[in-house]
Amino acid sequence: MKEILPQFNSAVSIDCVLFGFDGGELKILLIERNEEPFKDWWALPGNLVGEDESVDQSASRILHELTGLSDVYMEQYYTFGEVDRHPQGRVITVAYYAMLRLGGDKALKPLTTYAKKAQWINVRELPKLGFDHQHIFDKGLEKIKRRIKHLPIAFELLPEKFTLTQVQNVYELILGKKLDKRNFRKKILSFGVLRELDEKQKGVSFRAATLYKFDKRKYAKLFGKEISF
Amino acid sequence: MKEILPQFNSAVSIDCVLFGFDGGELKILLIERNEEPFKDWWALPGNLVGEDESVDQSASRILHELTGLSDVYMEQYYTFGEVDRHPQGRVITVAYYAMLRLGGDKALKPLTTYAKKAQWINVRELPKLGFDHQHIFDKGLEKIKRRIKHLPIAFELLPEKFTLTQVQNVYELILGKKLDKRNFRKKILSFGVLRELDEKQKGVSFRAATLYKFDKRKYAKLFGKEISF
DNA sequence: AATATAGTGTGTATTTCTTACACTAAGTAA
DNA sequence: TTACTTAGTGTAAGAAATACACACTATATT
Repeated sequence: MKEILPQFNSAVSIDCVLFGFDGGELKILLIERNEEPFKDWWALPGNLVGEDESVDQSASRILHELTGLSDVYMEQYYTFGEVDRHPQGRVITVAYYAMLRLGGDKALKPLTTYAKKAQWINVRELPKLGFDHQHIFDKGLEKIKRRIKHLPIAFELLPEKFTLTQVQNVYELILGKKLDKRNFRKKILSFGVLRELDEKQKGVSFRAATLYKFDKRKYAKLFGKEISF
Repeated sequence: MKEILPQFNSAVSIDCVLFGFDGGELKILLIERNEEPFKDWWALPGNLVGEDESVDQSASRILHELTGLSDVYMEQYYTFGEVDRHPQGRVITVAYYAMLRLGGDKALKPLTTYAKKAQWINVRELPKLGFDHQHIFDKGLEKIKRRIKHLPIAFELLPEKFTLTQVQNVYELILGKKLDKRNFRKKILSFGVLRELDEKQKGVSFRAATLYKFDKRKYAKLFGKEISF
């Protein structure tokens, strides 16, 4: 069964666009490759799908290996299958995105053997990427722009407790445009998935904002009702 | 380069959910398999991706082989990669959907060697399908329900000239619910992508409806403006 | 010629959503 | 106490979505 038949001659990989937010800028995780092809180039983190794991499991494993994180909202968004996208053979890649909060709680520890380093890089200052990874990234950004309007993915970028201004920042960074504060607040609160806390922001040198939490329970109830952020 | 390395030990396939509309019912094309596994079962048409074709090209080729058609709006919607989805080895499948007008112009001639027959079957009366094809179909139907609201895919199901009632029928079949005639017309016309013809429906035993055409030129102009059907 | 049938085609009032817009309140730092 | 910085709030106008009912017309039947 596991002998290699002639038609079983291709490989499937996962590439991840890991978006991160550190409170200020929208970043993605890139690795600097240490192996051919594209040695010394920057690239999206990715790897081959193992024999005994589904593509979803593979994506989780890869995310875990690269960041130490588990239990992250991650979603497949497209499969890239051009013939010559990989110089060493036929590799079709399934792209996933994930959203991570950076810093704060636990520092991320990317542990890759095939990379010189892994680094969070501002999406507005991306270096030249190997393979077709620029294209994969572009499609990923496009996708989350659309999804952020319908799914609560933005909250994955934020710490557990956050201010409404922080939520707005995330939306503005992803959508790439300014939003009106009053309208934004009205709308985001109208979905009823945020819980206002009895707590204020600390350590700021101005009026402290009220903290909120994303309420998973309320969200689960609404789901199916097609809510639009 | 084309020797088989141990990591190149999987296969990638395409499965197509071909939606068809004959004026009355929403159907999909199924084949009755003539080979193991799942001999004598119904299944979605699909095939392995060739070495020298991209996954998109592969999808077009397969559609062509199965229906004789080319130049059909077809779109990738998800990749299914469970470990045991194919009993003969690791096969990851990329799913596409397409929308076809049935009958009328040219009859479809499915030419498959690995199938006993190909047949258009009402989506409300699907037989038991082999592999994970029921699941692939379910996801496909879900997808087009969402897409039909934003992209003009419904017109792919209709003949070149159609009445507004026919358009509404297609929407109702896909969405699975009744729509209000007045509101539907107002909305569909408001997008400005239909051109009213100087022609009426023929051969009906009641007041003949005005025929319309989908205006690709107008649609192309609007594209980018995020129109919502 | 009258009538039954079946689908076409239209208008308006109501509600809901979107957008635009500017000031006061609170906390901190000097 | 004052100056500074961000938090937080309401309303009006316009646009879009919804709900809803009746007259028109081509044909087939008698």
